[in-house]
Amino acid sequence: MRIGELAQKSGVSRDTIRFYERNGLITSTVGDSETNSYRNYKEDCLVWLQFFAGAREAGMSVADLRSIVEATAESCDREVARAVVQRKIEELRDRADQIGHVVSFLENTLSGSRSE
Amino acid sequence: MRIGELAQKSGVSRDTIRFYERNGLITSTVGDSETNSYRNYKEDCLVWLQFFAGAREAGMSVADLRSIVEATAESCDREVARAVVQRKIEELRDRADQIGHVVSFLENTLSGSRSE
DNA sequence: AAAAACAATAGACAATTGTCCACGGTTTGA
DNA sequence: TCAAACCGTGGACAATTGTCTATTGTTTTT
Repeated sequence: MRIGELAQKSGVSRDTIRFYERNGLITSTVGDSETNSYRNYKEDCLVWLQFFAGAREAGMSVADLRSIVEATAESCDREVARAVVQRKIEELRDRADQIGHVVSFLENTLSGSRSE
Repeated sequence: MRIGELAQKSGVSRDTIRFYERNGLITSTVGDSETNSYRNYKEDCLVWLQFFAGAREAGMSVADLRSIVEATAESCDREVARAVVQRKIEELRDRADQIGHVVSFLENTLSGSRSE
C-alpha cells in the first residue's frame, strides 16, 4: 500500500504519517520499482495508525507510542513488552481517574455556583 | 497572598502561574504598597490552580480552562456557564471512553502477541 | 502526449506550554 | 546594614506535534 491509500484508509494525513515514520512509529519498505522511490506500507501500519489516532486523542504522546511500538517489536523480549504496555495501561487508568476528579470538580462548580 | 506563597501552596511554579495569568486563567490585584508593585492573589486562585493542575493532567488545554473560567465568571449568564461546563464534562467523558478503548487495544496486544 | 494526481525530501512555519535568564527594584532575616 | 530571598517585566529558548510549501520526479487518466 502506498502512502496515499494508507492516509485515506486511516484518516491520518500523509504529512502526519511521514512525521510518525520519522519518529519511529511505523516503518515502510522501498518498493520494487526501478524508476521511483515510492515507499510501501503493510496492512499492519493501518492498524497501528488507527490505534495512534485513538491513543493521541486519549492523551498519549508520540514518545509513549514509540515506546509501545518498540517494546512490541519482534526484537524485544516478550516480558519487556508486557511490562511496558502494562505500565502504559496503568498510566491511562490513572488519567481516566484524573478525568473523573476533574468532572466531579466541574459538576460541583455547576451545582455550587448558583447565584441564588 | 503573594505569588511565592501561591506557588508553594499550589505546587505550580511562579513562571507557570504568571503564564496562566497572562492567559486569563487567574487574575490578581495590585497590592496596596506604595513602594512595590507586588501582586496580590486571593484564596480563590489556589483552588483554581489546584484544579488546573489536575485538569491539565487529564488532558485539558489552557484554552479549555480559560473558557471554563470565563464562563463561570460573575459577568456571565449562569446558563451559559452551565452549558460550557457541561460540554467540557462530556468531552472529558468521551476522552475517558477513548482511554478505555486504548486500554482494550493494549490488553489485546498483550494477550494476542505471544510468540508461542 | 498532456494534464492531473501522486510521491519523496527538505525545510519553513505555527500553536501550545511552559522554562529560564537578565534586569532592576523590594523585603526580610541575620 | 548587608546579603539573601523575593518580586515584576520582557524576551529568549525549547520540546511537541503537526502543517504547508517548494522542488523534483512518477504514475495515471484523459
